[in-house]
Amino acid sequence: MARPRSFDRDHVLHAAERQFRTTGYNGTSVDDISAATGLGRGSLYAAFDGKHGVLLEAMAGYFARLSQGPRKMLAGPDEGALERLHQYLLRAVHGVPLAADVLPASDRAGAACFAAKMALEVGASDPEVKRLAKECFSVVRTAVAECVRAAQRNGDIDPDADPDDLAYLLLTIIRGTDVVGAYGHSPARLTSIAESAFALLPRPHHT
Amino acid sequence: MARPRSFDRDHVLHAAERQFRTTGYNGTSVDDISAATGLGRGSLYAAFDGKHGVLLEAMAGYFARLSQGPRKMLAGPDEGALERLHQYLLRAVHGVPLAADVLPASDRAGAACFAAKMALEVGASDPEVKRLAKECFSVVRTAVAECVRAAQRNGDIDPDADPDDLAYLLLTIIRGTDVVGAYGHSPARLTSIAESAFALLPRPHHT
DNA sequence: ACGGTTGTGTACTGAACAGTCAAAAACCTA
DNA sequence: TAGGTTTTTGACTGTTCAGTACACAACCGT
Repeated sequence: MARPRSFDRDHVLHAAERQFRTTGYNGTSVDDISAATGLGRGSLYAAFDGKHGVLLEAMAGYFARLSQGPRKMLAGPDEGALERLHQYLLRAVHGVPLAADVLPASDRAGAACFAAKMALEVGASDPEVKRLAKECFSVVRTAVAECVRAAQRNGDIDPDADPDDLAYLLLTIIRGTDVVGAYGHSPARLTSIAESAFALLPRPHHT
Repeated sequence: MARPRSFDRDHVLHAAERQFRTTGYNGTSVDDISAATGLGRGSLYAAFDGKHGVLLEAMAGYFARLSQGPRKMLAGPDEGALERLHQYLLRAVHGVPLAADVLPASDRAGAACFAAKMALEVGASDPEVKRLAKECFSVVRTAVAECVRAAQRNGDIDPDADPDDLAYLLLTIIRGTDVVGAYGHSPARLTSIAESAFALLPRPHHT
C-alpha cells in the first residue's frame, strides 16, 4: 500500500551508536548522525523522533545485545559454572561481549560500555539514560551472581560468601577495565587483571 | 602599574570543573562557564584562552590535587604500608580524595574521576585531554605500586607478586567504583568492595 | 592627579545547531 | 495503470554557539 522504508533499523542504530561512542552525545550533531547512517533529517525524525530518540533506541539495542552475552556464556549446569565465570571474565575485560558487530575488531579503546559512557556524559540530567545504564549494569550483575550461586552449589566457591557481593565486585572490575583499559593497559595486563580477579574468588575451605 | 585581576584563579577553575562535571564538556557553553564562575567572556578568554583552555587548566588543577592525595596517604615507612594501602582503598572507593573542595560533600554520584570523565567524552579526539588523563591514572598507579613495594619489604605482601600488576588491578577497581558507584552501589557496598580488594592482596606464605 | 597598563563588560559576527515542513518519489493494491 | 499511503529529500527557521573587538573601569607609580 505504501512506500517501504529503505533502511535497516538495526543497521542505522549500530551506526549511530558508533558515532555516539566516538564523539559523545553532545558532540554529535543531527547532521553527523545523518551522515553516519545515510538517513536524511526527515526520515530520522520520522523514525526515531530526533537525536534523543536515536540515543534511547541505540541504548536499548545495546542493552539487548549486552544482555545476551553474559546470559548465554554464564548460564548452564552447576558443573563448570566456575570455569564459565573464568572465561567470561577473560573476555569481558577485553571488551569482547559488549561491542561486537558495532566496532571494528580489536578496538579496545572504543569498546568501553556504551551505556556507561553515555550515562557518565548525560546521565546526570537525563533520567532515561540513567535508568538504561542501571539496567545494563543490573543484567550483568544478575547473571554473574547466578553463576556464582551455581558454582557454590557445585562446591567450587565458598558457600558462606555473598554471591551478590562478589557479583558487584566483579562488575566493578569489568567496568574499571572499560575506563582505564583504553589508556595504557596492554591486552596482557588486562588478562592478568582478569586472572587476579578470578583468583580472588573465595574457595571453599579444605577441612 | 596595572589593574589587578578581581578573581581567584583556583576558585574559578574549581567552579568550571564543577560545571564540566555536571554537564560535560560539549554540554557546557562558554556562557555556562561564565555564569558558573562569575567571569565575563572577555576575562575568560584573556585568562584561559577560551573553553578548551579552561578545561585543560581545570584538569591540570585536578591532577595537582589528585597527585597529593595518594602520595601523602601512601608514602611513609615500610611498617604500616599495608595498613596505609588499606585505608587509602577505603577512602578511594568513596571518591573522597578526588573531589574534595570542588564538590559538596557526600555527592558520590558526581565524584567520579574528573579526568576519566573528560577522557571518555572527548579523549578520543583530544590528545591533550587523553594525555592528562593518562597522567592522572599513572600518578595513582605509581604511588600504589610504591606502597605495595614497601609492604613487600616489610613482609606483609608476597614478595613474588608483581607490584605493578597489583597496582594496575587496584587502580582498575577504584576507577570501576567511579563508574558504577554512581548507579546503585550503596556506601556499604563500596566499603565491601574495597575490603574484598584489599583481601585479595597475596600474603606471604607461612612456612 | 594623571597616564600607562591591564582587567572587565558587552555588543557583534558568522557558523552550526535542532527541529519543522512541504513537495516529490516509491511502493502496493486494486 | 491509477490512487492512496508512506517514506524520503532538502530547504527553511529561529536559536544558540564560540570567538572577537572595542569601549570602559580599575589600579599604581610617578
